[in-house]
Amino acid sequence: MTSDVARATPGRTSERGAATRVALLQAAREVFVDKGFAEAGVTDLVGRAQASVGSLYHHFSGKADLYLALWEEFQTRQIQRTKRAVREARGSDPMAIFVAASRAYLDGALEERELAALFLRGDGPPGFELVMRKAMSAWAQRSAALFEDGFEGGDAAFAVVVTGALARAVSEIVLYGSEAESRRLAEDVLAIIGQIQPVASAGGPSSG
Amino acid sequence: MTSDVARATPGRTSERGAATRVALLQAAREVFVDKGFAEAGVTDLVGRAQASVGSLYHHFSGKADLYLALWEEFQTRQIQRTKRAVREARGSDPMAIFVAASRAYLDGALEERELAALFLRGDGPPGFELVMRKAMSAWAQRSAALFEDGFEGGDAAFAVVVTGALARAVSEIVLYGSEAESRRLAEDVLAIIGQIQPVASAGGPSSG
DNA sequence: GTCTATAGTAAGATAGAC
DNA sequence: GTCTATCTTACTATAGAC
Repeated sequence: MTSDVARATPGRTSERGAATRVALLQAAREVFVDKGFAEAGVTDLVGRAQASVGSLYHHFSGKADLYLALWEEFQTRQIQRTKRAVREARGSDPMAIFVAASRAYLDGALEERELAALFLRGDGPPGFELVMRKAMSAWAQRSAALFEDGFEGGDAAFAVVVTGALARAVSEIVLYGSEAESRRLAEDVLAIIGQIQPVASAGGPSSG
Repeated sequence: MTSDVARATPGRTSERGAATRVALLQAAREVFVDKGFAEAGVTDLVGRAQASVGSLYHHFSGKADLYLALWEEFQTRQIQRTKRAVREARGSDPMAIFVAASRAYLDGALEERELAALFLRGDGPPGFELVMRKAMSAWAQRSAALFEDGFEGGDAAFAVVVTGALARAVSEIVLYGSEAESRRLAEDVLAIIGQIQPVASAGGPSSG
């Protein structure tokens, strides 16, 4: 890719631009993980990336945008992981599939523990909580769909309970404790979740 | 209290000071609920309270302090509500007590829906997420204590699951849907939570 | 205790040269 | 695309009259 190294003229390729962009993202990952969003200054970010303020604003709309880009890349990886787990669990009963997907999500968060902790710690740009909340709702939607055969209409309360439990487990696992403790806690939580059953709802499915 | 109205001299009573403080808190409640923390300016706050910047800084250390005061008052009310529920459920089995306390918490959040939504929406002062997280941990601790007779040592995973489910239910109930929908969802969630059981843990109590 | 007015400060965002 | 220097905004804090 960069075999013709000697070439000093940027020419018409935007290779250098892409490199700057990547450097900014990598630097943002390190600086944000280290200092959090509010504490990290634009100058810290570009300093670490060996770039300039102008470059940052050329590639991103600002500090918040950089943070968001980091989040979106993480989300993409997590979705890939869970989709793969669902694919591999195909044929099992819905709850087993859900637990497999949850385990994949927990494992991914543990693999990228520091980054996940950044997002879960709470100090993101204004409105970021809402972004995360929507991502979680989307996940809940997809999960609930798994159970549609099991109990007609999909139980909203059931989705709230299992996704709430999972979300809290992710936080607990990423933010506190050693890796070994975290893995055990994850397995215990999954075992409990796997046994949760919807109950006859006060409201039930709309058609009765 | 203010029967001798004509008196224009503030004198040595700090009655007026207290009134200003209350006015600032009430104004903060309204403005923050309306615009969120980041959007609300100090000038908005004192404008609504018909007070001045100087007064705000006399009574509080700043905008964040005002927000924190609002949160602490809310927390106090919620704790009162749940303690009362626990008292009234005395003698029932642990899970019934926990469900009663959870219902009281949900009811309280619903009663003060807009304020609760402010805190759950996510745009608080820097570090506020951590404050809330700690409050939730404290709640989880106290809840877990309820079950200590049931299964020795208290199951960490069990606490994570039930408090996670409850926290998500509060968010869902406060942030979305009509009041009627919310109440039904709350009851459904409580019914599910009430049936959750700890399972034989991979790690179990420390002594084996 | 309360008020208006004003500085101080920090940090994100922009402009325009190269 | 990248850079440096500058602008703008918003909160914090203080001074001094009432």
